[in-house]
Amino acid sequence: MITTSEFEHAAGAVEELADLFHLLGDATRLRIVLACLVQPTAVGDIAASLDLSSSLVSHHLRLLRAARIVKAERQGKQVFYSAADAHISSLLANMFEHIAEPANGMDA
Amino acid sequence: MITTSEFEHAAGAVEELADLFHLLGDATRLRIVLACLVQPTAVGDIAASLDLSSSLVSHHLRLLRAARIVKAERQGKQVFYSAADAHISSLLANMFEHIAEPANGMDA
DNA sequence: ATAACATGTGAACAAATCTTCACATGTTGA
DNA sequence: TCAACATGTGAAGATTTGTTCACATGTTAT
Repeated sequence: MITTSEFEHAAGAVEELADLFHLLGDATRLRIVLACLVQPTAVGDIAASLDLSSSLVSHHLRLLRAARIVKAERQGKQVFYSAADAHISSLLANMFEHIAEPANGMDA
Repeated sequence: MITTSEFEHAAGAVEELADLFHLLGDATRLRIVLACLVQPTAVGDIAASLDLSSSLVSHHLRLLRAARIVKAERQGKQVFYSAADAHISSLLANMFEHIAEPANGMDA
């Protein structure tokens, strides 16, 4: 149960929030984000570790970049991607913690 | 930046996690979830307050119910929906808190 | 400059998805 | 039982989206 004021704030940002969730709602793209969160990683390395084409990874990274979920840094021929800021990375880390919990059955 | 062990746990639950995000990634559906989180609310009341058809709300609630994000309780002719359990409601509340923060610019 | 490598991007297609419409199911009170 | 109300659901259509393929752009070293 959330408070009414929390609700009203969230209601104002629904579109923005839904966009964020929508981007994280694809398993392939979520894996890419996870890889970036562990450490800055180059496009080709992400592709190799997830067994995806570089083209596909690049397409997804473009969307993630546009949403400011990840940021890019060129280093020679390669481009390293990482979490765009502490906000997004703590939000995701938080989410993973919650998922990790075995949903212990205390009620509201 | 998340730890490697967190990453490995999350990697195992990617599909599940992506499904959750995917469901919350539609603005209309997210609004419905938000309405349910504030207090148990009947289908028709949700529809009225969000200016949607009852049919559409019902379709979305079916998906949310199947994913155990919300639960249904019949009370006479009406069916009231609310957060399925404390786990999901605290997860969402947590998420909203993070969104509420103005993304203050301290770096990782 | 040219070759080799890494990343970015547009077109195209199949698959998934949101919404509407019409109707079914279930519940209450007369 | 019948009418009135609330919710559930299947089919269908328009739109979005994930992926692949072919190729463009950018970078480094020779």
